[in-house]
Amino acid sequence: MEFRQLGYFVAVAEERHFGRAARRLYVTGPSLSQQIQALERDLHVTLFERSPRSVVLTPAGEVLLQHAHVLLARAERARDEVRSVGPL
Amino acid sequence: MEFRQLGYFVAVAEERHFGRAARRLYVTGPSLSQQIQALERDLHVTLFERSPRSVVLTPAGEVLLQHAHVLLARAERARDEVRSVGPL
DNA sequence: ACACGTTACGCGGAACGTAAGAATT
DNA sequence: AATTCTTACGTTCCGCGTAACGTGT
Repeated sequence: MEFRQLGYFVAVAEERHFGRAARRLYVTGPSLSQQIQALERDLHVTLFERSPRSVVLTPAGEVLLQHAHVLLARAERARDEVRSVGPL
Repeated sequence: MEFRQLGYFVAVAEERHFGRAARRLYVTGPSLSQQIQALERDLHVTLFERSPRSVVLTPAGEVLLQHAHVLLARAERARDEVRSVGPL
C-alpha cells in the first residue's frame, strides 16, 4: 500500500470510471489498472466491481476510501508542518 | 514521501544509529542512508544531525517523527479494517 | 459492434548490495 | 587508527506507456 496507489484509488472511486480517472491523474488506463490491482493484491481484497458499464466500490472499497482520505490529508499536513519548522 | 521511507526514518530515529537501524530493518547501511537522503530531499529538510559519534533528530525531524508514528499506525489500522470486511 | 478494462511486453528510473572513500574522535 | 556514515557503481525490480486482447451490452 503506497501513497500513490491511494491517490489512484480515490480518483477511480470518485469517478467510478477508470478512463476518466486515468485522464485526471495524467496516467494511462493500463498503468492505473495495474496499480489498483497491485493494491488489491497487497490488501488481499477486491476494491471495485468492474464491468464495461459500471465501476462500483465493494464494501471493502468503501472502508478503504474513508481511510485513504484521512491518510492522504494527514500526509499532506505532515509535509506542511515539517517544512514550516525550517528549511534546514 | 513513502511509507517505506517513514518506516526507515522511525527506525533511525529510535536507534539514533544508522548501522543498528539498518540491521533491524534487514537492509544495508548505504541503502538506508540513501533512502533517508531521498526523504530529506523530498521534504526539503534535514532530518538528522549526523556524525560518526552521534545521530540526533533536528527540530524538523522531531515533528516528522510524530506524524510518522500516526501515519504508520493509521495505515496499519486501515489494512486491518479493510481486510476484516471480507476477503473478497 | 462498441466502449471499457485488462494482459503482454519493452523501456527507464528507483532501490538495493558490494566495494571504496571521507570524516570525526 | 577505528568506527560510522556516505559516495560510486552495477544489478534487479517496479511503474509506466504502446499495442494487442478479452468481455459485457
